[in-house]
Amino acid sequence: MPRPTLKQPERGDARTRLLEAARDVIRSRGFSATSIDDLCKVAGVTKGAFFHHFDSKEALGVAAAEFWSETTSRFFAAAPYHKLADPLDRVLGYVEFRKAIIDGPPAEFTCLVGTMTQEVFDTSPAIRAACAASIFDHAATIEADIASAMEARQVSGGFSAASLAQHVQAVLQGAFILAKASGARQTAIDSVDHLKRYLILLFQDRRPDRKGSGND
Amino acid sequence: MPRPTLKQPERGDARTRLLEAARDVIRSRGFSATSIDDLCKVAGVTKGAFFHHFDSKEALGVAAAEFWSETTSRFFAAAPYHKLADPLDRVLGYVEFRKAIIDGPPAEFTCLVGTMTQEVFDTSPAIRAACAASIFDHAATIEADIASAMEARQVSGGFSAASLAQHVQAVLQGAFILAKASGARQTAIDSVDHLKRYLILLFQDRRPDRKGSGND
DNA sequence: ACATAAATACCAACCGGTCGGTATTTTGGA
DNA sequence: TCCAAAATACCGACCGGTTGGTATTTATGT
Repeated sequence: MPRPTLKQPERGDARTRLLEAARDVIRSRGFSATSIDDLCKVAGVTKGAFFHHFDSKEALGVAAAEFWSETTSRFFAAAPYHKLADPLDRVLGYVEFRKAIIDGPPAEFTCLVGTMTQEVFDTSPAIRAACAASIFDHAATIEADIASAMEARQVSGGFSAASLAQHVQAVLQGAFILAKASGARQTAIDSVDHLKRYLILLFQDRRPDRKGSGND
Repeated sequence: MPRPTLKQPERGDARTRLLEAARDVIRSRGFSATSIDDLCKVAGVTKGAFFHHFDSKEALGVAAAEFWSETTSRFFAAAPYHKLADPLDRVLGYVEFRKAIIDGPPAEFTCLVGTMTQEVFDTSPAIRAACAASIFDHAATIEADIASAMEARQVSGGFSAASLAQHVQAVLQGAFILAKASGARQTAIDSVDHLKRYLILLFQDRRPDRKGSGND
């Protein structure tokens, strides 16, 4: 059903191109500073096409968050750490994977929905909800492994698997902010290393036969 | 030298009122979505007054980050945790203090410079630098205590005191994002609890006489 | 032919920033 | 001590460009 644009017919339909443009431009400049004209220019599409696919800029924001959710969940589902037998190894594998994909400039490794949340949490309930769903649904994908690891090692220090899964996301989001501030992705990597060390200490505590100090 | 405004002469000079307005409005709506007219309206000041004190909106952003740095550093310098004798207790006291001030709606407990960083890191080098200085200078205020605690307990797991101090800030920034997304400040508090647990595990590891599991 | 998709032309509100001018305070010479 | 002049603080109308959004027309696949 989608028809290629006149100007750049080889790059897929207008809606997808606009969502990809939104993902890239908003991660660099933020949601408010990104104009619809900017997105149309980057996507190689006219304004008429934009408003054919999206009722408003806010609707584009919601769709961009959903698009982000879909593409990232496919991306993480295909990652290799899922093959590991031990639930704890899968959790640590997830963290290692997150660390490995911190590459290039901040606009390329940081989180679209984290950025949008900061801007619109108090002004756009729809976008806020879509971003929250993206973040917490993603956190939920490692919750089962955390719960299994906690059960296997009888770790129960007064916190839930869900809260630890969400803490992992919090560290990542915070690491992105510090990397944007410093301009150095190593700042983010260092923080993820601390997160990994925390997880190892948390579970190692109940499993003396595990070695490894938390450093690579 | 500053003169009270005609309209609201009781609330101090125009520059300070504009900086306070910037702090409050930007934390709620973000930097880009905040117009100069918005700030003038909230501050009870005219546009002429704004451009008398600030060359541009970007200059206001830089000044707001510096204002934030000054006011928060005074605020933390006056906090009670500095009186504790043990460096580790001061570090944990800092984290407890951060936890305690997570109160009210997100716009009131979250970080101005963290929010601005997300928006302008790639478009305004001046604001980015001012935000970075605010974040990393604040991190440096707990670095000495972390270093002392590490030395006293001979903790040296392949990380620096600076990186741990910065990790603490990363967790806080990330916790704020998740609180904005969920709308529940408990989300942030849970993450700070995990941070506290990490610190205790990290140092307890080398000091068996210390009890406490990381829960309150 | 008919619905969908995209292009073009356009608009009113708003944006950051400028400008000419006024009110108040500070300064310094006689 | 008094006065003028200069510096500071503030005011509000205005400007050109941009913004999100609309209306209308044209093209395309089935």
